[in-house]
Amino acid sequence: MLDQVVPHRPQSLLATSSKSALNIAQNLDQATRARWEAALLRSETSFSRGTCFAPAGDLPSRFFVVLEGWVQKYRQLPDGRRQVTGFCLPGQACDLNLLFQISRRHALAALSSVRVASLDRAQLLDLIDQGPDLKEALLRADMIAANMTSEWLVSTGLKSAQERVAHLLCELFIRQNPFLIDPEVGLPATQAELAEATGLTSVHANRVLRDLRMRFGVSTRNRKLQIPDFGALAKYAHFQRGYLGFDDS
Amino acid sequence: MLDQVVPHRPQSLLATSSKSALNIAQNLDQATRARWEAALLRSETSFSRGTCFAPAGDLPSRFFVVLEGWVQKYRQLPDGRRQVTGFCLPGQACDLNLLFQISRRHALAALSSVRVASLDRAQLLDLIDQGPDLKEALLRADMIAANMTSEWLVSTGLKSAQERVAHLLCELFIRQNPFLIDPEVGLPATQAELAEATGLTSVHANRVLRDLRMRFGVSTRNRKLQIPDFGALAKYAHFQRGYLGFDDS
DNA sequence: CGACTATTTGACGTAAATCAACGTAAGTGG
DNA sequence: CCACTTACGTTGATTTACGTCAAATAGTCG
Repeated sequence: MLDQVVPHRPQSLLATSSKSALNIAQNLDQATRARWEAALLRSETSFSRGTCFAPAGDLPSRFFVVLEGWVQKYRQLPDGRRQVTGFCLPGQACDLNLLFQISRRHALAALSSVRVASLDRAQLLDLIDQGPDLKEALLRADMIAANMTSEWLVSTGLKSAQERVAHLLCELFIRQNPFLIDPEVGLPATQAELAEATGLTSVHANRVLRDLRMRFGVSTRNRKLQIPDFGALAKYAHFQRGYLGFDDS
Repeated sequence: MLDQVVPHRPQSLLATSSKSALNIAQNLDQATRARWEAALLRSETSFSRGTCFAPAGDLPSRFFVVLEGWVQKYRQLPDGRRQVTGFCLPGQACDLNLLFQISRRHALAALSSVRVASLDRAQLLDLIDQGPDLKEALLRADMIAANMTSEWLVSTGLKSAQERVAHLLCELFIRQNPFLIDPEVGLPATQAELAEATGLTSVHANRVLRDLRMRFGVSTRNRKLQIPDFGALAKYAHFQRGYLGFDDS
């Protein structure tokens, strides 16, 4: 009954379906998954677009899991400059800092209307104590998330603006559509937010998107993302899905 | 007897000494630490500066710990562009990908002459099975390393070249000298390597270093780094040590 | 409808890349 | 010891990518 919070095709329907290590529930056995989902549903909250529901800086007090909508992790400097360091999609835990009691330097904000579940440390530890599987799944997911950050660093550090934006679009496309079945996927982020995620200004991001539209037919209208020739764009952006934690390749 | 491989002042000598979560051995009790260090010494290897001893791409076959010297994690695109994604200093594990059997997208290379220890998966699992402490220490250290990557992403994404290089120098300074006791620390990386770590060309990194030398008295001569007024540089670079995993602040 | 918020375009300035030398220290072999 | 090599650092001239400032257009939601 929690399946709706993870709006992917149910695994059973697709012979070729693969699970992603990012999605916690997909990596649990029946019993553990039931406990996990029950705990999440008990602590559900909603936030409207733009709301920052977890500030940066101090030791985090809650652990968040996205149920519906997108969350962005970002860092803001005193002078106002912002850098988005990751997007969290449904099924994903935002970070594991609470578990290790490590201070969280990024803030969490709702990128669209979101439903999130949040646990305090005692609840999280209690769940984890009921068997090793959940902890393993959380750790794996967090390692994948770290891989993604590293991938963004590589993108931002050595690729052109075009390649960077293309890479981000490829990532967001594949995360929602690992088998390229859907012609389009959701894209709640605005151009300004895509810019903050790629280290560009919104003006330049706009021009880059126009460029990618002309060269690859990429469309980002109406909160939807279309990539007609995914292979071409992926090649151009040096995108390889290996880091996203799917159980295939 | 392994103390020499981690060339810091012994903890006992300094009332104010703090341990870093990055340094695995510092976070183990006596018995676990002894097993850990014994296992490392059994598998010691040396590499000369520039040697790439772990390629990127496939599932890693070995787990590496730095005993002496510096290691760089980097990614290289087919066209030759390189991005350094992290420096590993003595006492640090390079990555935990082998434990989770996640493919490693970065390569490991010796930045100076290095001694590293390497374990295969069986050896690593065997060590971990002897008690929960080691695994906990490894995971913590890996989370801190992930924080550092995220910090680099923020630096690279939204800071000026000057701030970025300054931030990196602050980080490297503090990691070797958490209490600002030593006037200078080691800096085996060349300007070209600092450039690759900050997303600049070596030419521009050179100019930026000259600029920082004039403005803050920073010196990077002879593989040594001096930062006379650390506070000023840290403020300029928006550097805050909180993400480095020291048990204080 | 009006008040937003998001996207798009233009003109211009600046930071950083690129290309091309040249300097300098450290090592190597005769 | 000197000639030679190699790696690293430094500088200048030029080009390009990207940021900044400003304004117009297009959606979106009450």
